[in-house]
Amino acid sequence: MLELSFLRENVELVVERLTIKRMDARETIKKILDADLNRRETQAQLDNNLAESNQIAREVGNLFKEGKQDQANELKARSAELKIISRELNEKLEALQKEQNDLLVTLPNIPRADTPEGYLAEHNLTIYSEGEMPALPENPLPHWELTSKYDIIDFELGVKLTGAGFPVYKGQGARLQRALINFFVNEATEAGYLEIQPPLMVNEASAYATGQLPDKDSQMYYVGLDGFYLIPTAEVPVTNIYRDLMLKETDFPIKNVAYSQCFRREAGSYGKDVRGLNRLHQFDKVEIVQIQHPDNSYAALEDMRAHVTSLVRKLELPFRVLRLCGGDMSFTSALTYDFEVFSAAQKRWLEVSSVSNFESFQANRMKLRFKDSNGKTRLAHTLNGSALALPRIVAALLENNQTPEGIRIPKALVPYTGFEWIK
RNA sequence: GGAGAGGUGGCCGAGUUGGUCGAUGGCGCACGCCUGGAAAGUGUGUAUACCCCAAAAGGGUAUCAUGGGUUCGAAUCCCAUCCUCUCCGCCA
Repeated sequence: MLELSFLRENVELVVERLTIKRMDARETIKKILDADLNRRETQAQLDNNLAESNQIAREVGNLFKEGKQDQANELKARSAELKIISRELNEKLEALQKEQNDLLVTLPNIPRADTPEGYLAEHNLTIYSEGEMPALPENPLPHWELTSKYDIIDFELGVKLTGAGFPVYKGQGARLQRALINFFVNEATEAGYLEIQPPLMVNEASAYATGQLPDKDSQMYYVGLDGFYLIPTAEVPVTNIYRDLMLKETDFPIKNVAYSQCFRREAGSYGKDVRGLNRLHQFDKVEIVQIQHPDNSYAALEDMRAHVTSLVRKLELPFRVLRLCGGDMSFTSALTYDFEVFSAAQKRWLEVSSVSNFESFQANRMKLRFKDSNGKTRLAHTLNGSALALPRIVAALLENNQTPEGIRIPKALVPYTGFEWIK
């Protein structure tokens, strides 16, 4: 969430920037600042009351020691009064804090000033593209037909075991999954990321800190008996490693990579977009996370973008990089690049990575701070990106590389798959 | 899952017949003295959040796992929750 102190001093800036995310925040901000003013006043009153109570308690103690029971009892009466007042003030304070906080968490992160305007996918700015459109054989098959033709991914079987969106990978399909995971994790490790294997379930505090709660709880699977959430991305547990930490400036940069299965309910999704591997409830993803000094976070973002670029390039997939427009950016992001690969048989661009700088938005919520060189406490910046999400990569690989002889595996992957062709 | 013990500041560790305890002490860390330099020794300092103050200085409040309760007053008493350890059971 946004920092209150920043909001106080930059109302116009915040209002203006949030219009890029198509939000009129003026009313909300006014309410927040009103509550804030009220809160501070209440806090001061409460503190004064408690100070007097503490003073009385000390005096009562001394009077008892001196054996002056009568005087002590007089003071007790005053103390009782103060207690009632303090209780009321405290209730008021908590209500104001809640009001303020509830409003504050509804404000999205402010996007960078140069964020493209717009709210539709076509308003996103294509800032880079690379690779040639593959020459497909006659009557190319979409991946959901290729998977059954070669018996490598079984969607029907997944329905039997669990439900739609939980495919079963078999034989060369399973091996391809494992190969991609190892390839991605190795590439990241070589780029200086520390490998992490996180829990696949997190508690409420973790889900809140990275912003899945309170507004996106319907997108997560919930294990009610224990109060856990299945992670929608490794970003959640990995970023939460740093929750409530006070870092030293010398701890930067922190670079982590994690492979995890991801679980998403995808409530409200249907139709063509969800066909085959395009949208699943359970899928594999390798995620990179960086915790950075604020001065370096945008350099880190470019670094991550370069890393993802090298991955798609090595997989020989035609891809493009989009700078997301305000309306298409996530709630928590200040700047997001999306990577899309072209899946030739579907003739569609598929999003395979989203690389974002959250600046201090997540850090504020999770109290991730550091001491700067002046000894001042400041919020760190958090960033993350997919590197990469598997299913759509697999979809594009299968469709683009199909030949009458089978499906060709890109060179970079062969050491990991152990085969050059899916047949 | 059953029985027992326990959760104190960056770490270790006092304090649990309630009373200036945000908390003795040690380690670590920072700065200074000592030294040619270092070690040892020695001195000072060393939590976080919020509020008051234009700011600094200074002051107030809260925090001894978390949340509630008793009391004029709680790290210390009571209740609930979470977590850790030991033993037993179960188990990849």
